[in-house]
Amino acid sequence: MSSESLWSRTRRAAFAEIAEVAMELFLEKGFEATTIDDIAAAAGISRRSFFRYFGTKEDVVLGNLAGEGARAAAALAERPDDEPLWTALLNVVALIDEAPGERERLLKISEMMYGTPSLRARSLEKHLQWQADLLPEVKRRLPADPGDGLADLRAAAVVAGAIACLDAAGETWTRQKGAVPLRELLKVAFDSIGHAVG
Amino acid sequence: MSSESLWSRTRRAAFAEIAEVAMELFLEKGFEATTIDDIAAAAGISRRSFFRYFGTKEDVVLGNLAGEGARAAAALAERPDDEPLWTALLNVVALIDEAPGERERLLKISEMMYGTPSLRARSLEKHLQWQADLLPEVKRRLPADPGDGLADLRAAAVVAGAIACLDAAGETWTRQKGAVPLRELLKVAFDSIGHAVG
DNA sequence: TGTCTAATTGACACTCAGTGCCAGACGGTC
DNA sequence: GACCGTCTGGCACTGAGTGTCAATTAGACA
Repeated sequence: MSSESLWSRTRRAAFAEIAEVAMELFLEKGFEATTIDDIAAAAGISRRSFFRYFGTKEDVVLGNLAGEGARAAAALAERPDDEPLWTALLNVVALIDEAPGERERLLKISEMMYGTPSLRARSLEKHLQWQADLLPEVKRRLPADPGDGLADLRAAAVVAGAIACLDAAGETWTRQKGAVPLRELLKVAFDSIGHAVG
Repeated sequence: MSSESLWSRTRRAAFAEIAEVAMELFLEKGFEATTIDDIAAAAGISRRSFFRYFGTKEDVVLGNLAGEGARAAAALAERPDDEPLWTALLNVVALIDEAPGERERLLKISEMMYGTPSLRARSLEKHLQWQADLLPEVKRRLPADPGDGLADLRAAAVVAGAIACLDAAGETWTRQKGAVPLRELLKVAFDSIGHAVG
């Protein structure tokens, strides 16, 4: 007796299999050149069923990024309260590390993402979600609201700045084909803003 | 004899007229509920002709933002060289001011933009373009490259941070229905990052 | 004025993403 | 076996965006 029902187990298995088949096609023929029909045929399901697993074609590639914001927020909450906010944020985003064996594959996916407008757009929308997820904890760590009702804006600006660094570092990492570890690039990006405003 | 050929003048006139008709429909029935056929019918042109003026439906709303990046870059280049970079960037984005008579309309457009996923996504893509446009001038103003080849990343992080502030301020301005002038919100956003990293 | 030429246009057909609907298949339960 | 909820495939549909082509239009030039 599993903690998970058989229904959801088979569903998750199908989910993973469709995603894998689709990613293979994407990496082989390119994202835009691969149609939903191609994926459905390769996965042995109907066109209609594909959309029962993934809302959009982009979700196949970016679906796993959906929960990252909440995870990052949890990680931030566990940083010591006396750690400077900017440092804490750097430490949190730096948790996103290159999975050792997956580097080559991750690089190809990243190149595809930065090179495909619709994918890039979706990833930017994910950033907005991360921003919303991180907002409460960042607001909590910010100096007390002076009473002008702009605490949300202050927190949003800081989070957005951090995510902007993540994005810039990620793009550089991809363009340089992973030559420099992402962690170092993140530090450089965070420090740049630190120096520019200082 | 005009400096502009008659061809392009009539074309620009048609362009403006289609945009105006379309915007009216958008504000009346909503962006997503308005189809290209609606616009074409209202403007007295064919569906096909619409796409000769605008590449996408989103371009009708965001098309005028296309050149903002280049304008901002020019404005930044004219700021004194000894002005701190972060201050200079604030002064540049603060040029985007609410056109006095257009406040009500701009507010509605902004609400539509923040409330429509496809429009929001496109606007974020414009941000990337602005970032690319501003990059060279920001790179020029940054301390000399220490030789690690990461000058682009440093500049990108700073620009992205500034644009993130613009975005956060814009969203707050919209959500508060323009209660606080955008300029003030921008200053708050820029200062927040300044304090967070300091 | 008339003719040549190039840009513009509308119409048609097409691809592709995404959605609504419905009837049937399948697995688990009693 | 009958019952029930879920998943599935098939079908039709909307709506965005593109390629093509013949017809039209307006400017240029003689």
